[in-house]
Amino acid sequence: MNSFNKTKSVKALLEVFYDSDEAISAINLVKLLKPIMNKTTVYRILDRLEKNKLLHKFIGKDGLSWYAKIENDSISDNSKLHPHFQCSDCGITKCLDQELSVPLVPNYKIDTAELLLIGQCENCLS
Amino acid sequence: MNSFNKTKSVKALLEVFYDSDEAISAINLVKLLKPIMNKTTVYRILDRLEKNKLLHKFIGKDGLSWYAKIENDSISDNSKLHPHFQCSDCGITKCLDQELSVPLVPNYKIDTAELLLIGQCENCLS
DNA sequence: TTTTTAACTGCAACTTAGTTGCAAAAATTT
DNA sequence: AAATTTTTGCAACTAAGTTGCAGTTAAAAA
Repeated sequence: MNSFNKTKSVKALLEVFYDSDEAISAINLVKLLKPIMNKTTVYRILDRLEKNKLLHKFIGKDGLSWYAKIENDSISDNSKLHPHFQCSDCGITKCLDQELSVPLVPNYKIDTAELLLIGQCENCLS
Repeated sequence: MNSFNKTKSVKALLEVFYDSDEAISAINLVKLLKPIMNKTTVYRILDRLEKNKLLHKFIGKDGLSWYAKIENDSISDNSKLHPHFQCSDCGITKCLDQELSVPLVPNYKIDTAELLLIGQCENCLS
């Protein structure tokens, strides 16, 4: 399908995501993949995967980059407009299912919206 | 009222905000105030002003810190839950008036929410 | 299959937002 | 005035992310 997803590095990176359903920060990916690839490579592959809509990127509460896979079960790529959740205790970060309704702003054209919810996850509550 | 807002530095910093209604990035504040105060001081005052609810902080689409004043015309400090808008053309960043409704997430406790809208402002559209 | 070209990767060095430690200076308290 | 607390400047640091370049791998053309 896409040429880039044939290389070993890309496969290794994608595997990290297909192991879990959570979002992963770029720095964490760099750490995880350090034994098999360079930090620069990680960032470059992330860029490509984002452009090719296999991953989507968002900014966490701390200003760091996070990535999560795009499920393309539904129609093409408009599955991207959903909220993200970040647990202030354990740091777990994930995409939430619910559709995000973008508020209309008079005289402005809104292209995209990012909703970040911060709180405590199931685990940390109990 | 608060002890910190008496110093020259704090006054100078707040003046930047009370000149305009827009949000200002930390780096821009550092630039603007460079003639009269140190970068470290800017960051420290920003922290204090945030803790004391005179300014609020949010993260822009680029992962940078932005600050905007908190209007305390209304009741205390719960005026903070509003969307932020960032123009992808000119970079202008501001708080929007509309109240932000925090979606409920089953089994999660949501403490706070950040909605960032990205698009084009009035000016850049015409 | 060989040659040519294009895409990918590693490394080191860089950029930049933000932080930290410490000492000096102000401002407050006693 | 003396003692204590708070604020500030400076320089050095940290860490996320980027860039340039050379080497390697893969794909396309011959």
